[in-house]
Amino acid sequence: KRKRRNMAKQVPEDQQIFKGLHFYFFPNDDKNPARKMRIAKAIEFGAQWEREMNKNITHVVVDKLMQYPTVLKYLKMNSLPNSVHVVSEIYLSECISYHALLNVGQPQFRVKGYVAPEHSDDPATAAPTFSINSVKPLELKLADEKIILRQLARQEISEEEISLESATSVALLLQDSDPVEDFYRQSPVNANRPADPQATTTEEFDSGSPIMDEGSETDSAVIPTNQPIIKRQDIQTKFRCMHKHIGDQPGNPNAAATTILQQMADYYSQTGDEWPAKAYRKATGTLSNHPTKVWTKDEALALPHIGKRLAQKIEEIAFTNHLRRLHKVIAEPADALLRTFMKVYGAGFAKASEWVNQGHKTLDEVVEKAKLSDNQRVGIKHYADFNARIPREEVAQHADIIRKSLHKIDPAFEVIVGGSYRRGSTQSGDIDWIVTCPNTGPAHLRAVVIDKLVPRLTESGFLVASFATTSRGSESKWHGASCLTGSTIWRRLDLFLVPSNELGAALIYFTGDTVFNRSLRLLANTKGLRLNQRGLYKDVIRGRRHIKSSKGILVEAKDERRIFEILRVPWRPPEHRIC
DNA sequence: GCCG
DNA sequence: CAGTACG
DNA sequence: CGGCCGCTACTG
Repeated sequence: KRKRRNMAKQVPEDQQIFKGLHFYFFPNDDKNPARKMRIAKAIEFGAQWEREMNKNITHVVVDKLMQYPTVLKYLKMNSLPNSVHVVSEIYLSECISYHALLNVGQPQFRVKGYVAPEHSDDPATAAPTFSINSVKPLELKLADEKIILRQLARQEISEEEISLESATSVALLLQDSDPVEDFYRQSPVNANRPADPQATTTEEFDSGSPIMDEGSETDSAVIPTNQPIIKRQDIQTKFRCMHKHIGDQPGNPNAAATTILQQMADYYSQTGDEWPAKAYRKATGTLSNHPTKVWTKDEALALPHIGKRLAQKIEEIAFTNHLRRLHKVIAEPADALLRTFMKVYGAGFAKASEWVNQGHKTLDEVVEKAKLSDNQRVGIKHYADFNARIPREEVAQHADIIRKSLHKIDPAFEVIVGGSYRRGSTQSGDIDWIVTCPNTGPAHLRAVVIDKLVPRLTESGFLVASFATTSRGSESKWHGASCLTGSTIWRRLDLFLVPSNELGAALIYFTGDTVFNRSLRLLANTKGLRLNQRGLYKDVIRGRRHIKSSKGILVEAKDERRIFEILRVPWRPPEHRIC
């Protein structure tokens, strides 16, 4: 094995689609930034960059605007050997996008003025990997699938999961499938809404394609036969709740991008621009779940919730490991203060901005000079406490205290720890409870928990603050803080009182995570259903302002799994809902 | 920010 | 009502 | 362009 001269980083060997290939670029320097990036990419995917024309060269990669005669003229040659493939720069990015060597003969890779030799390639000099040139894109995609699966295997995903994923995706590939049609046909309550004929056309499918968005047929890198691949992105798969998510993995290949995009989200959040922030978080979620490293913007563009602008940023991060815009933006010190203030319980963007604008520089100063609500005062006093993480063991300790106290009042009552604890986190930001009891309505729940349990635990010194108590009507929750005896650290504690017939919907809500819940609710919407913490409803009439509106008809509330089934979302245990 |  | 909070 | 979760719930 020869040592590589260049120290540029490379992707894992099984992803090096250009391994064994020798590229000559035209122009053959890295003075142009775009070309520099292309060369870097090529090398990272295993290619050798030849500085001079020589007989090892397998490919001449020509800039888009250059014509073949120019190349020959520069090289002072009449023609290139038949064994050398002359391709447009588009070839590289497309190969990288598909994780495979594509057929060099495809028209979109052609260099102006170049006529490819008619299959007179000398097999002896052609790179061995070129046998793949003859396969159709569908098979290429399957090869790609294997790469992904190998990767999954390395990441120690259970074999069951692999075969599942493999089976599904292959099945989806092979059938000229009709997931969208299924989507409408199988929807239990959609009969009243005629299926949109457009939704079943290929146009609809193709809207997810990075290529079609770009317009012109001549310069776009459309591979006409790859449509079935793109179809794979049916509508429902775009919902995050449709996929297993176990959070950021240690070896996440897109760690750099997710970290940076998350910071961008934080930045927008601090600016008060919630929608861009949400968009960034969605994209971050997509990336953190993607099994392979995303290098190019085309590749990124194909992923859900990643558009042109984010794709560009992702490419920049992939090749430079940082984002210039972030550094530019994060350097502003005003944001640091705003961020500090916004982490006060009871203060949001508006209040935090107000404090900043009043010229307060520290939390102490805010306490002294600003007018505060009771909650905000406690929020500042226990700022450090409430922003600290809670070890899983401590969550369990708090659980015991509440459970014991509750059972003294009524042994039939049940306590379920929700939130990140139920999702299996080793530490939590707060402690979330569901209190329920068989055959018990909201009134009795409230009587027991709010009128008896909370006062008792407050008296015993376990509950130390109350931020929000359910007041009227059916809904019931209590937000406050607790503190273990012997400790001085206050913990945020939420109680959620749930009638037993709403337990399923409540479990979904209180287990989260946030992104998962919103995704699930959004999916429900597309099926004409509505999901909230109390149940799944159909025939909900969206009220126009103050006009009467129907709450809808309850479809399911009691059974968590049933709600998944009705929405046709594969069952996700809590630990797979970390989006 | 993305998506329809 | 706006603001803030919950997952 | 407008929607982006909840006819969420609670506070002041």
